[in-house]
Amino acid sequence: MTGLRSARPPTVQQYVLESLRAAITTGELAPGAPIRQDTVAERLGVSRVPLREALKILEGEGQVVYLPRRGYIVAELSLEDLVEVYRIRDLLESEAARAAVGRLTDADLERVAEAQRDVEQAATRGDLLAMTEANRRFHFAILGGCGMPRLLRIIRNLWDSTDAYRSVYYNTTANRARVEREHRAILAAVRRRDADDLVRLLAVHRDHAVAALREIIAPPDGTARRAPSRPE
Amino acid sequence: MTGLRSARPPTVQQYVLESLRAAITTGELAPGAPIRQDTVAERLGVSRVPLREALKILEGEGQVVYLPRRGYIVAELSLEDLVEVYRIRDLLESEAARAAVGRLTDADLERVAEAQRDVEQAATRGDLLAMTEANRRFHFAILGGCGMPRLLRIIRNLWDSTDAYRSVYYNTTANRARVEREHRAILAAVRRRDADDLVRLLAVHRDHAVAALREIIAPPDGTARRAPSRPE
DNA sequence: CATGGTTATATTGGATCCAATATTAGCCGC
DNA sequence: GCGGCTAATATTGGATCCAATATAACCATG
Repeated sequence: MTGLRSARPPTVQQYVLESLRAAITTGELAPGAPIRQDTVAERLGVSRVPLREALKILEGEGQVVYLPRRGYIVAELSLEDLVEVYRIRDLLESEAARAAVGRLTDADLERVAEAQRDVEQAATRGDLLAMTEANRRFHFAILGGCGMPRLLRIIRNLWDSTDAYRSVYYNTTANRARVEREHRAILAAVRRRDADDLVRLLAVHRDHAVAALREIIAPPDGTARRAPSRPE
Repeated sequence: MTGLRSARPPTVQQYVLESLRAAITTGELAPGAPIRQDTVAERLGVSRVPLREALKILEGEGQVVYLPRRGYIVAELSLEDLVEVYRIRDLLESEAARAAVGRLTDADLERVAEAQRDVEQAATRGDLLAMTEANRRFHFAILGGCGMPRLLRIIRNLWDSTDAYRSVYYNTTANRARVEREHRAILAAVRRRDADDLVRLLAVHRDHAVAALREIIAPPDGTARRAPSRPE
């Protein structure tokens, strides 16, 4: 019985917040686009107050930028910004991985393996959304064992801030295959409790992602110029 | 017209946000204390709407925690939390310092030196508030040269989150003297563009702070138990 | 034709009001 | 006296309304 799965949040602001996050990751709210409060509020069937509060959270997280009296726009990341985010992730995830590798329980390992299976299944189905979700679950199942909640929060934030740019990476079958390969190696390193190897594998994993983003956003030949532009 | 200074009154939410930050750093809003919206709004002479928006920003930054239908409380840091924050700062500030040391202009160096002088003057005056302000200016004058805005934002956040606990460190003359000594060494390393030494000095600087906090918050003999409790 | 100013419109910012829920106080039965 | 139930109160959550300001449209003028 599915029962009361994914019960709607207790407060409207949380519902709005989740909706906004989803809209940003799917590209419905494109980077750089202004957020018309009246429009969004009406679409979600709520007033502007909870919407504004949700926007403030995203502002505090850096997901949107606020221009007084002019409104909110989705934060736009240049290639330079993306590189910076990945560099910071490098520093923080290495620490988290080292701290986590010795603390993961068997149940944790099972969750990592399950997420990995889900990633592969979603990949074969070609379901990008499910793939990004499972991929996130995979990584945080590992890092989550570090026992450093603030560190995890920051890392989660960094992931969020690049969500709008992540799906483009999974668009090619070659990248998807590489992700699978690298995930298997990462899982093996976790099982062996080999911190050094784990950190190294995660680093190359990220490097591949940033290299792909570099090609897509600012390719040498200049075919495409900007971030994924999603028409309505 | 009287001077057209850029200090025109910003939006109310920004005024409220600054007030809240100040109240947290001074301890007027103590860690763990609930934030009564009606009371705070009335004291600031504003309605609850901009207050709630400001609180949402602080929530996104992790400065306050939000319990649906129950309100906001100032985030409380255990000793473990403080250690975690300083560990993360370790990782991020080392990176920022390395990136900054080669990019600082002469004007930047002058600002660092000026901040250092201000720290010493405030210390001799015994003005703790001015000392924490100048200390912050000193450190960010150095780190600010890194050219990584997101990294700086995160570091700033980490500083904010421990502001309520910082002033206790400056309470003893011994600690104040040590800060001066270490600042001079740090400034010298910056002037020499010696990244390795700078990173090392910053690390011991932080270590001393966390050691002092450890003594104050959880001393071996157990004279004091909790965070700085500031009566009205 | 360009440009500057003026009005009209759209959009955000903030305050007040009402509803929903949590907290407390009081009461009853055991 | 103690635990649990119920009513009264306090506090937060959300919607609507009005004010302040930015943006767009328009017209006059050089």
